[in-house]
Amino acid sequence: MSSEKVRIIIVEDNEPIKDGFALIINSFPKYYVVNTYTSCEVALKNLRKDDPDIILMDIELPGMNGIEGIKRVKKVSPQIDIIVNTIHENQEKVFDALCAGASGYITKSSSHNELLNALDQISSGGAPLSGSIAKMVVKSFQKNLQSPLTSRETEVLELLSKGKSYSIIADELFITKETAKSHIKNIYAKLHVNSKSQAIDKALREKLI
Amino acid sequence: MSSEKVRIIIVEDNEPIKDGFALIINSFPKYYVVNTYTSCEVALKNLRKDDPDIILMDIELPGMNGIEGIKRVKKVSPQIDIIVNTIHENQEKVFDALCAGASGYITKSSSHNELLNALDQISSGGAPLSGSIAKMVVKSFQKNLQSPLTSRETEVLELLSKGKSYSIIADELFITKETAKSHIKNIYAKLHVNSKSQAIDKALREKLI
DNA sequence: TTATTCTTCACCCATAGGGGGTAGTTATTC
DNA sequence: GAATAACTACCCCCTATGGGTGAAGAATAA
Repeated sequence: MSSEKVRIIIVEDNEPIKDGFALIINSFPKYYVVNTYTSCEVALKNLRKDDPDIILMDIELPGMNGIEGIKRVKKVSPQIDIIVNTIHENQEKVFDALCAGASGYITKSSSHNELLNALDQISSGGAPLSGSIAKMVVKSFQKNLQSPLTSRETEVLELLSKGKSYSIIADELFITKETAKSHIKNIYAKLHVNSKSQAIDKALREKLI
Repeated sequence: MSSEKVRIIIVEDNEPIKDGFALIINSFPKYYVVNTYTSCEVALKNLRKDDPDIILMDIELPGMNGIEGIKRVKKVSPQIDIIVNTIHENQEKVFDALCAGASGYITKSSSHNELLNALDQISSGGAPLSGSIAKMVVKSFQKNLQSPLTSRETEVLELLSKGKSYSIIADELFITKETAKSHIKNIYAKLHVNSKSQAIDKALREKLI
């Protein structure tokens, strides 16, 4: 364990909040706020020089938004952990941020204690997520229980999604190729699509498989 | 806010652990352990009668395993929240459990405090996840940065995955159908597949798109 | 009992998709 | 200056896929 402090930068356009965070974090001996910025552009410019371990990032920013900022940071320095700190709780923003490479996502309603807790979690190899965000994330794994498809059709669709051909599917389900085709036609009709990949796309999006 | 206690059942084959949990939980006025079981089969049989709000479930069980147990419970009573409590930290088990319908996943190394914390989180609409599990889950959203594909190929593959045909892809990228085909051939070669859906399947699994 | 849904199978027809090549241009790297 | 990689484009050939239509036995609902 190095005695070096954990280097942090803050990107947040609301100055009082930004400076408040910095003060709080700096009051702990383990952490050191190297710099604070009000835009991604400037933060990115100084990234090498600042050499942070963790970035505390807002999403709604003037100029480049946080999502794009995350992508750029991860592209040049994938080892940096980015914690999103925002008021936005909508699903799209959350998933976009995580897909872009965020290591955690906490809401601004979080107490100062939670903020510090998030830093500790990152440092110990975890991934800080606020309650409602964690719920959203966990829910994204779960299947849609009210599928329009029959169980047989779902079975066929699952095989389709694994890249199996009509004949392979037929073999695996002990039916003829024509029957497999029938099921697939019915699936397409129910999902309003007309090709394998469209069906797979829709099935994954709507968590039917 | 109802003054009713939160009803909990525990499914755990290690009797001392099971009884230990029950004792701890019952020591809090907010919670009430209705029943404890050492197998899913018996727990399922008494599910209606016990009418729990939360199930604390082990994964490695004699007879029916926890994953299957989760599926059965969610099928008959989707409103019940299931917290997995296990020593297993391997990715597959974690994702299987979440896909099956678990609302949380904590490891047995968790302290009693964390166990109670998990119950509180569920009660307040969150999703309790141990640090390493949260990390795993968040990571599952992130793209693989070392893709064997070129940026153009990735672009093509993304359109493929959305169910677009060769001609549509060609149009959207302002290239000929034959060029699109060339890219796709190269993608197939690099991914060692030979059809759209196999490519999509592999791309999603390996987070190339 | 009748009606409906699910599952199974079949035949025709057209085309999108996939396997095999070849090759020019530009950019980058060595 | 040569070699490599990326992007572009074209050819031939053939099968897998998808649309249309019809139908029979089993199971389930009304």
